[in-house]
Amino acid sequence: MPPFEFQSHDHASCMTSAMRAAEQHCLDAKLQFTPVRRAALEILLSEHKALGAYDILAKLDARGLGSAPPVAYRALEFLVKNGFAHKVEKLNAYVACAHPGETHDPAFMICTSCDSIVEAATDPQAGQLGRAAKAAGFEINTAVLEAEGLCPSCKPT
Amino acid sequence: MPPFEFQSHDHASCMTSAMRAAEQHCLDAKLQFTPVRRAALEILLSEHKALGAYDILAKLDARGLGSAPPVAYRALEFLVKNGFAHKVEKLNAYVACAHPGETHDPAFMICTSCDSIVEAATDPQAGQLGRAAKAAGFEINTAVLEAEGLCPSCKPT
DNA sequence: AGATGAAATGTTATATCATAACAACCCCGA
DNA sequence: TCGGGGTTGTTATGATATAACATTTCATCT
Repeated sequence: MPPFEFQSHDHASCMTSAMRAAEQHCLDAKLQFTPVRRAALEILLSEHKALGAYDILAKLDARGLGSAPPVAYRALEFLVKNGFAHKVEKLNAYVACAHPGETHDPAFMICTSCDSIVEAATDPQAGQLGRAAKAAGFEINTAVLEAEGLCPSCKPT
Repeated sequence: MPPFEFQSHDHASCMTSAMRAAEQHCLDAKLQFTPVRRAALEILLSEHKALGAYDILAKLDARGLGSAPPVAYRALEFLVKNGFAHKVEKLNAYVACAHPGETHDPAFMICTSCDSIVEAATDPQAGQLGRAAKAAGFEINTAVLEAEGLCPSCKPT
């Protein structure tokens, strides 16, 4: 079972456990989990939706942690590079990773009605893209899988 | 067999046939295939790679067809909406459709070495995203499938 | 042919997303 | 203490995209 689904869940505990996991990973890998980076991850975890870099920057600024774009972009770069967050290409926005620890290409389902977003577990090498790539002799390094539509709550019954 | 693959092909004929197909489709659907739109599609078809909106704008400008961003964006909007081109989200760029006629969600393989790009045929409802969506009760409207990696020509042997 | 309304275009301005470049700082190990 | 890598602060700018409104074109109806 993924850390969260479209259904409601214990937000506070999902957030603190993700923070702990990130902290541990940084210790293990000797990465600097600095205040800006920590705050950026907290901000992303606070929402189950994608936030633009400038949204995050505004929230960082509200905490007194920097007001110029590179501050936010650098923190996001760190989070994405280390698997704590992903960029949602379709939205030019960022979201906390739902399966931290493992590095992976994410697959997203984005609700166009309520902006909620969930990350599904998939293996890009295995799906249709993987098959097409194999057929074409193409070697996949990274994959983007993003679906837009209606989540169960917003879907007309 | 798709209209083109990573392998070489008859560029001129692939281009003229795509233009003819677009022309026919516009006639059938009573769409206005205006000079700007026609030129934008020609420009996209001239390359097997994704072009940024401003690249296209520059080429339109060179033909005396407009120099302000909305000119390019409106032409691209038309082409995308009617299935003659796609936006590659990962690149914020646009590419001619390889399977015009059918409306579909595209799947791309993008070579990070030579910038070539091919569009594979897939059914988003069927793949891993489709399965995840079904499991989650999510209704997919559109899907983005994009892989970056190395094409056969650029792949080390 | 002339009227008319929708669609397309031209143009200016501005919003939004992202990075280059360089100086300053901080921590840690030699 | 010195030096060096990594992080941060800051300014400036580049790249992508759209809002808003005036004007023109064009299909269609009369």
